[in-house]
Amino acid sequence: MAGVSRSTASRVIAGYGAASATARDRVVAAAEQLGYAPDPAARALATGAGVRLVVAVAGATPTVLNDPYVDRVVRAAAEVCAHQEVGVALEWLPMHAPVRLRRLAEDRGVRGVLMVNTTELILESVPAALEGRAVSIGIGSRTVPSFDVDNGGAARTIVGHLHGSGRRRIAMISGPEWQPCTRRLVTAYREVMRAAGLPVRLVPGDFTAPGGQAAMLTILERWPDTDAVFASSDAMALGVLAALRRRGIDVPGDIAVAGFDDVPFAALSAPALTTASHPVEQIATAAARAVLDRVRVPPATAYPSELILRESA
Amino acid sequence: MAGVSRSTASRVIAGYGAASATARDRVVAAAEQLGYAPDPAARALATGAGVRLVVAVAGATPTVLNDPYVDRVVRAAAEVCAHQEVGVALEWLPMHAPVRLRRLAEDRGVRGVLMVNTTELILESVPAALEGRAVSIGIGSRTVPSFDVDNGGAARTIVGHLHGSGRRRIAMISGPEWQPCTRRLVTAYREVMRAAGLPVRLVPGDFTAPGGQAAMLTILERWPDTDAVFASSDAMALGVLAALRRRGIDVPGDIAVAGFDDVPFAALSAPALTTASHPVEQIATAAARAVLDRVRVPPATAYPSELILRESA
DNA sequence: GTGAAAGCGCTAACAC
DNA sequence: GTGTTAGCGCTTTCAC
Repeated sequence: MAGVSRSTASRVIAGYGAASATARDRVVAAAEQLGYAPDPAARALATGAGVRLVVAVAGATPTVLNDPYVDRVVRAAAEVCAHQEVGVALEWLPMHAPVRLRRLAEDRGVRGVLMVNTTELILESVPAALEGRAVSIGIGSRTVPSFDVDNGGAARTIVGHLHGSGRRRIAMISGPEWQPCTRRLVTAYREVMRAAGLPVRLVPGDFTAPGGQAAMLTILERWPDTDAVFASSDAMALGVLAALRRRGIDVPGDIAVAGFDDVPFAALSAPALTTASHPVEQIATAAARAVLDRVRVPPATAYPSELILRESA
Repeated sequence: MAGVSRSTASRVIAGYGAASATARDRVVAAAEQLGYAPDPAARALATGAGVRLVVAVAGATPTVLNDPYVDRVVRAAAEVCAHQEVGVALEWLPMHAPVRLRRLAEDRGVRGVLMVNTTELILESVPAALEGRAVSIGIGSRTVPSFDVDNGGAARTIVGHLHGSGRRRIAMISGPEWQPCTRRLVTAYREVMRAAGLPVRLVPGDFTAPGGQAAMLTILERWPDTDAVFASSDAMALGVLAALRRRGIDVPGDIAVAGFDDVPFAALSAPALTTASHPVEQIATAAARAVLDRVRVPPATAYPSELILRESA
């Protein structure tokens, strides 16, 4: 219709390769009029580019997919992908499964991989074929760029705030030990406590509200004089709030409580939760864009976390 | 490698068409050994099947995508799609945009469409080319099967419970009027109130917590003697709880509060929220499967909603 | 700068 | 039941 060959049309539509201004104009006009849009499958087949972005969530069991945090990542990725005629798939990545990663690398349908909550062990087994097509929300490696919130800084800010507002017996509820982000939060907490000459009171949690509730009970039993709790996720912090309410302990009067994530409900709890922001959507969007656009990205991008002061601390 | 032709291999791998037991075995064995997996793009190109399932969320503005409910739908769909080498894309569907739907219908990359929160108007403009490939989470039409929770029944149960526990001045906070699901809830509420000979106290809401808060203030002002509130979403109910707390009004002592959805945080509020379950994941999974498997589904599948009794009502 | 021709990996008629 | 053949719609060398 534009009176040019397929090749010329293809070059114009794809946006690179030589084409005279006149040819370009005619092709664009014809495409416009025809409502033409390239078939992503055909394009993927010809270029070998892949049509799916897979979000791979690491964890011990498939239940890790069942998390509002994952929902938000997938949603953000799906939104980015929609503009590029790419779809998102969600998969569980067992803690040590090089096979799984190899399969992803060899699957010609896979455009790229967005890893979530990954570990050093998993990162080591990322096949070379995935290089430049894999990014991580969390820690990264030489071959896998990282997009992450500045966990350590955020934890320092929170614990510092607790300390600064007069609390001295500050306990922390951590996440699962195997998670690198947990380790960073714990390290930051330890540093601040040591610098202030205060004792460390650490209890493991599992990022769930019931887990937070249980952890709070443990803290109360072990260190009854605790006057502040830093839970490393809002879900756990809300569990903590529930436990304290049940015990008739006043927050923040008797015990201050701080969370981490700033989930929507954090503003609605009673008392409203003091926490640190976690720009999940922003991070996921940037990560998804990085793999789709195949642009060079720095090995690590840290997103600032902001202290959200509300009533609980 | 299996010593058969491409076609035979293709038939075996695809799972239909004739093939002798021996040929089948040899192909399967060879595929196993080679770690062979069909290229979805090539397959999509050859069959014209499409590689993307698009989740199209109807609403006045693109901000409708910004909703935990949507997150859950996308997550569930992405999980189903992962097994079928299909990806999920997320798009906003303007209230009246036949063009948008036509584009989706013509896009050969689109395997099917999963509509969310759709309206009669939108359903009418679903192109014939999408028939059998489009399903709706919410209301349906002759051509688009519906997968939905039994809203009306749920509302009747909730308002019935309020009434049954002695409440007589029951107000309701609805959702946006254009939403069909809102209309069904309102109708059910009206029916129960009329049957009980009670006055209707209806205030519009927007499904957000701040909206619920504002609506509660309106109710308090207009009908100060209200003794129960049914909010048509948990987010609004949580806003209601916050407003009442601020006013020093006891829940459920002075006013009973019920929500709708049973979001994870509903169990964690103070007081814990009485609400109705909404099996979003189950619904989304079934809807996604229906379009991927291209099986005949009944025009409407209603999922039961269960009354979740907690402290607030 | 442009076009002809050769695939990308798979499926689907159709003849055997 | 099986193989041959012809594409699906696009990109991409490589001559011109």
